[in-house]
Amino acid sequence: MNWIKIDEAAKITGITKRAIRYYEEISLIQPPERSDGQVRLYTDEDIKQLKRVVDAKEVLGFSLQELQHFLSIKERVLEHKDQYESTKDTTIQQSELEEIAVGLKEQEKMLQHKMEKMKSFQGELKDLIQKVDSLLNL
Amino acid sequence: MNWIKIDEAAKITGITKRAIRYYEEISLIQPPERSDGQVRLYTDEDIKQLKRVVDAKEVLGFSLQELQHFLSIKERVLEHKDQYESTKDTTIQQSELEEIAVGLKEQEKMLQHKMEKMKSFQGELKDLIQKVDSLLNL
DNA sequence: GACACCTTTGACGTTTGCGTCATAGTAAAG
DNA sequence: CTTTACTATGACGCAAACGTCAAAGGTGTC
Repeated sequence: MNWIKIDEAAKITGITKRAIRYYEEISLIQPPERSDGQVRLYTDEDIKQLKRVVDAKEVLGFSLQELQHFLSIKERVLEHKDQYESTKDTTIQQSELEEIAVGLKEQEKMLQHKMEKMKSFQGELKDLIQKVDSLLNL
Repeated sequence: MNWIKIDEAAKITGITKRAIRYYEEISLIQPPERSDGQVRLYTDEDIKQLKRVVDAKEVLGFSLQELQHFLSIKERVLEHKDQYESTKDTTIQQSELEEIAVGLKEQEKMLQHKMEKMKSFQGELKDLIQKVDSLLNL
């Protein structure tokens, strides 16, 4: 395995060491392995997870709370699926699943809306760039 | 003209009165007209501007600071354009314009990047929705 | 094994983006 | 012209997301 320490993890993900520890503190990411001396050791998988959190935060504009919420939903859905496939014992309530479905669909709609607004804003940006460029080429 | 007071403005834009005053305080929006008794009176144009700020913040995930930056750039570009068209006297430095152009192009690239990440996240969301739906239709 | 350079935990500090009073003035209705 | 419902300004409060010490211990290397 390729273990790295927090400093390198920070450099790879582009966030600070403090932020990484903070994300662990609020259970946004799985606690990584530790050395005998309590030093955090990250695997490639840990780094991937971290990158996803960073993306979701910076790119999608999710708050850490929203992220936690989404991650827990995803986990529960996957858990439920496993449960069903292995034992046919549906322990998660139907009503709960329906609630989750509604929430997810809402999220997707919002995302669609965001992307459309982004496109129009991008158009505006391109316009402005055009103007500046034409001013430069006189 | 169709003047409205802050309460209606808040209802139309979907943000609070406090937020509107705050945006004015940090110069994110133009101060609206006032009545003799110092009461803020908003026009349709003011409302449009407010809506744009709200969009940029909530939809594009810009911080208010980033927004201020973008707005000031835009203003300066348009000012410069007017100047050029009216007097042919190019008072804004070439170098400054080039800097602005670079900044804008960077912004556009970042936006592009964001949109791509959003698409892939949307795919993930759709997957998850599929799974939940299939669990519901058993 | 001594040295320089990490890391950890804990705790307090800071910024952003408003919320929430309190106090005083304003607008419109009756 | 009084009442009732907004509004303005100022000031303090607050949660989120870290920043920034400080103190103590771990790690690699010469």
